[in-house]
Amino acid sequence: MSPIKNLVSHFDRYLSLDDDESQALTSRLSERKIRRKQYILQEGDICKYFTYVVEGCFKMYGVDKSGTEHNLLFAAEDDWISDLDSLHKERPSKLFIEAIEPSTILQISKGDLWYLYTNHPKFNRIFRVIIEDKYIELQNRLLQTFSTTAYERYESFLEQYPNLSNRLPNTQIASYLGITPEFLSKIRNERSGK
Amino acid sequence: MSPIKNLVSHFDRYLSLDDDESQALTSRLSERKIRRKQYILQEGDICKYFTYVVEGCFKMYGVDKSGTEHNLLFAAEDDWISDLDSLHKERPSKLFIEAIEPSTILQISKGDLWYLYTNHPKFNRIFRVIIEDKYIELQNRLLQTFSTTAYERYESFLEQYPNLSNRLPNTQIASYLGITPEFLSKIRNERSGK
DNA sequence: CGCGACGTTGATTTGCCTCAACGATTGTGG
DNA sequence: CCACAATCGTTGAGGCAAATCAACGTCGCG
Repeated sequence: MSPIKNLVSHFDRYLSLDDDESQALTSRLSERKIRRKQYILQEGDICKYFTYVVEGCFKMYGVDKSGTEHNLLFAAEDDWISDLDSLHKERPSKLFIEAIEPSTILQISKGDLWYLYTNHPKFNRIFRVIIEDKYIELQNRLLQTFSTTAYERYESFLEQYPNLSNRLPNTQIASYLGITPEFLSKIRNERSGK
Repeated sequence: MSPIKNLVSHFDRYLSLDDDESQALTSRLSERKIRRKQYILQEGDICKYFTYVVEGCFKMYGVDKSGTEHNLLFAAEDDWISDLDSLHKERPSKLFIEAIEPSTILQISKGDLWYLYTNHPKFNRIFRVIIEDKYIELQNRLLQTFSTTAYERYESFLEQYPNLSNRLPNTQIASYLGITPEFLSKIRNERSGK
């Protein structure tokens, strides 16, 4: 099956596309294969694409002044990833997006996305809902960061993303939870004693 | 000037509304005056409105199991506030929204908002952009929380929201930064020595 | 006036970090 | 396909940022 089919059926779950819309979308997508450890965005670059992950897995992270990476999110199959800040405001990104696994993606450029928003209004509605869902997720995560211990956040991560937790190295999970790998190891040790 | 004018000109900054759209919107808004310390959403309730703040200031927060409040965000004049999670999925909210100052708001119900989304597609585009901006803000805040000290976050809050920092009590700012009021007081003391 | 929210300070504790060391696993270039 | 390097996971000693708890003075408000 063509990867593009994945995306059209992804959209159909929100709002079904007619032939015209479907055509407008697919003609503007470009497919790419990405190797492990390859970047699709680096700090300082201006983000040019909204990316849909067909297969594989990515992380988006920032690097602090002491050189430590902080994972903002992961995106695996059937998910979206982009630095919206850089994409919208056309300014240098503060983030990296890097493949954790060999991956296949579909990308749409900012210009083409704007074309869709203007000429096929339905895409506004679909992306509005997609972003709203991501906003909710992020807000819950921030609340959790403020109100629970690292131990609890780890348990909750395992529950919420079983399918990420068993394919990611613990160092990456630690970074996502906002703790060091060493401390996650201690949490895991404590947990296994139960 | 009628408060509704504020909102129409708020929208005009994104995308200008024609008479029909403007009429569809204004006929669905209800204006309310809210007293200080009054709630417009309480934990356990289902959030029914998207709220635009005309005048005044609100906080949205969650309460952890030890009873401590954690501020997720503030909304002052010309800003939006709602628990999207509860509003969309129609499930009991985990959050409170409370007025910090006597306020005037405009509210639109979920049903009316859906009506606008369906019958006046332009609103999808406007709200998509509004939510995208809020998503970006939240993501930057999460990254900051992971990568900087409380001292730095406080400085950055003062810079970014001068107009909130001089009208909010420090206890509320501390909660927003994810620290205790006592520790914020120590930061302020250290800062004034410079 | 009196009460509750606020801001501050100090003593003590704690959750998590830093640094260092080590074995196990993985991946990759020759 | 093997050998070596890099990444990964773990453990331990020591340190630090921020929390906790308690006390106290101030202020605004009903």
